Amino acid sequence: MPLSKVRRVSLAHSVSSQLSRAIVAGDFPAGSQLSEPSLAATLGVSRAPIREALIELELRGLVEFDPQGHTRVPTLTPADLQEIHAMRVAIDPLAASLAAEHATTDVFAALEANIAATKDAKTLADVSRLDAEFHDRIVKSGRNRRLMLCWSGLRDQVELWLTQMQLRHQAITKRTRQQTVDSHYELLEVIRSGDPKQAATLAGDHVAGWTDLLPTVTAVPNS
Amino acid sequence: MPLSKVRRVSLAHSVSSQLSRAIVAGDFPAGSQLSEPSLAATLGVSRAPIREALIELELRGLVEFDPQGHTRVPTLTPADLQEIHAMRVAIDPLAASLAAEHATTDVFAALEANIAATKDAKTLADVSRLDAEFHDRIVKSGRNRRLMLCWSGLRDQVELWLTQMQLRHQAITKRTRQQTVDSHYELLEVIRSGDPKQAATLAGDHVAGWTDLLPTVTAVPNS
DNA sequence: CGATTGTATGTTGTCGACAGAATGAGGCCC
DNA sequence: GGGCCTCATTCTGTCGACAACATACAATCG
Repeated sequence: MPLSKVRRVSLAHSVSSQLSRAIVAGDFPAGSQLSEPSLAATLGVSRAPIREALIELELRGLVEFDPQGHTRVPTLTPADLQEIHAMRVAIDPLAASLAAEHATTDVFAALEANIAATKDAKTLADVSRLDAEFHDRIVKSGRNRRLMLCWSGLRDQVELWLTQMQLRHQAITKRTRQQTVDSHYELLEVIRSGDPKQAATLAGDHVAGWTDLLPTVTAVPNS
Repeated sequence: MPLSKVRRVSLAHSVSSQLSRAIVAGDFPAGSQLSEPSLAATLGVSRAPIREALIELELRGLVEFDPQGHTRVPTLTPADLQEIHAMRVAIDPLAASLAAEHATTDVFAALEANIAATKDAKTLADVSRLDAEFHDRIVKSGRNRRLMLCWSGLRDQVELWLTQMQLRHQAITKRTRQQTVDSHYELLEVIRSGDPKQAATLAGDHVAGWTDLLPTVTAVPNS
């Protein structure tokens, strides 16, 4: 049996990933303070790794720092979502065009599997997770580290927003699900065709298409 | 005299800004290790603020972490510059369109002053600094914090790249300078006109126009 | 002489501790 | 009873110290 490389994972990284999952999952109510001593006690580490993780999370937009230095879970406003959406309209076309240039067959297979899974999605949480994974694959296949960094931050913030709006457990309408499946399939095919320009424009239309959906969602916070 | 707000600046923030300036200025050769003890001794602080600053700089792309955890100044390759350029092609149109929507008269004044100063630029360092300030104003006027964060990271990395290519002290040709002045003026006018779409397309053409310039520059590292 | 082992140094990751500031409770004076 | 002052608590920002790990070098053994 070939020995696999032993990689030591720093506590700061563990804390970072664990905290980001917890925040996105809604374990901390929006606006709540995350005090370093309590986090340290909960996670069983000292404050140093906690602080380093919090700095990383702040730059990813999952926490924010008070003027007094207190760490809080940001309460995402409609304005925030508009910012995120505008960024995605700018970035998704780039991701799609890069994918059209660089994607290999295994990427296509993964995307197809993702679309197939999306057809069985029941809740908004399901479809949102699958949608995130779908675009994750596309962005990663583009092999642009700056793009990946930017995208992952936006993705996490969208997930956080979904949680804060309490939309995760909402059942998804057949129409919305079919819409995502269709547009994802279109996107896959244009990426597979290998035409960057066409992929970019289609991706742009795809994201921009959500523009009229978002206000209606924000207008119905919890029903 | 109205008392200005006393702002407590954390050491970590001071270290961060000071280090980023030093790195961008080329005080550390590309690929050199930044050991925390020596930085701490040099700056007269303990390692804790150093570490926190380094984490921030890593996410901004000004340093990178070895597999062994050592902090090093990244050696930007042509591939890195292509990544950055691709991101700017995606992002600058958004910045311009947002500016066209939100910019106020004082922004226009600042941009005009910047263009005027650019006409007197002597070296590539001058024109690059003024260009960065120009786009800084535009991005800031768009009032999108995510965009601002993304842009500032790219900007710093471009500055670092200029330093590493030893292009800062190179005299600028009249033609290049005039080209920058012209395109900046065009951009200012279309933003002032308030048409987001037109501003976006012009900004996109503007950045994309540098595509054929970059290879020629990279082909002539130090002459 | 080459390979291997032991060692010595430098660096990172983590911890516990302390000072300063902010916040809130409780008592005191008017 | 209301406003103000004092005090206790809690948190952040920072520091110094220690262990684990990696690296380079010297010494040892075949």
